[in-house]
Amino acid sequence: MSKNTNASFGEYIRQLREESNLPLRKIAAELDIDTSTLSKIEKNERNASEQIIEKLSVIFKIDKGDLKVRYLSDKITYQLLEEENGIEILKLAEQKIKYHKQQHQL
Amino acid sequence: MSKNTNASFGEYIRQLREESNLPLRKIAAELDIDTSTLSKIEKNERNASEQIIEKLSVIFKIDKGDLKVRYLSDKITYQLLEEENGIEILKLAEQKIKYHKQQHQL
DNA sequence: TTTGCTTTGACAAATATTGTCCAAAGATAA
DNA sequence: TTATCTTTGGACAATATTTGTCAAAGCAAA
Repeated sequence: MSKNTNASFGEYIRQLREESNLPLRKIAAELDIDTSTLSKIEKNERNASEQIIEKLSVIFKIDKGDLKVRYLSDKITYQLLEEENGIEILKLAEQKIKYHKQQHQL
Repeated sequence: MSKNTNASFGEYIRQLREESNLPLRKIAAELDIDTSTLSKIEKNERNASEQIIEKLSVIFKIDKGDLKVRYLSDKITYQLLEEENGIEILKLAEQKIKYHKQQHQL
């Protein structure tokens, strides 16, 4: 993931789009959504569906997994931004996920 | 396995309740919710509101912050359990939160 | 059996999200 | 300046999700 990882998902998409010199209108058409919806996605005011993320990865020729990582980490970040113990929460979540994965392997 | 951090939020509450030998009915009354709602909370089928968490921490004399950490880490865990890159997502979220906090301090 | 505890499903009411349109605001070029 | 293209924000109904509640059913002990 070479670009600024601290950029939000929306900022990142906007960056990609502007580097391609394409208006919202064009990308929105490819995504088959309203221009205003894409505008809101770029401003992190709307969710991006799995399908949208998939299409964006094709349009901008980037790895879909990476894009999803960006998107979901963003969502979690926003969920925890107001929390006292955000980091602690993430650490524990990590522990739990590892535990679940391990259990699943047996 | 009494303070097992891998126990889910619901399992943990149930454990506390059973250690106190109190029926759902009693705790639910204190929480001012339906018995069936509490049952579902203990089975992780319903969300626990901020208010419920607060009251639970009082009833069971445990730290509210800790309880919230358990609850929220659980929610995040469930969100990511089906994801390929759960751990990566959490790492990036952590980075972002730290970044935001730092920015906030300036 | 009765009694008390717990679980489940159903349901409407309340909330939140989605998809869409349109008008206004901004930006750019002539 | 005007004309044109792009972007934004508000409004709205349609959907989806969550909440609060109830009643019935399951379960175990006496």
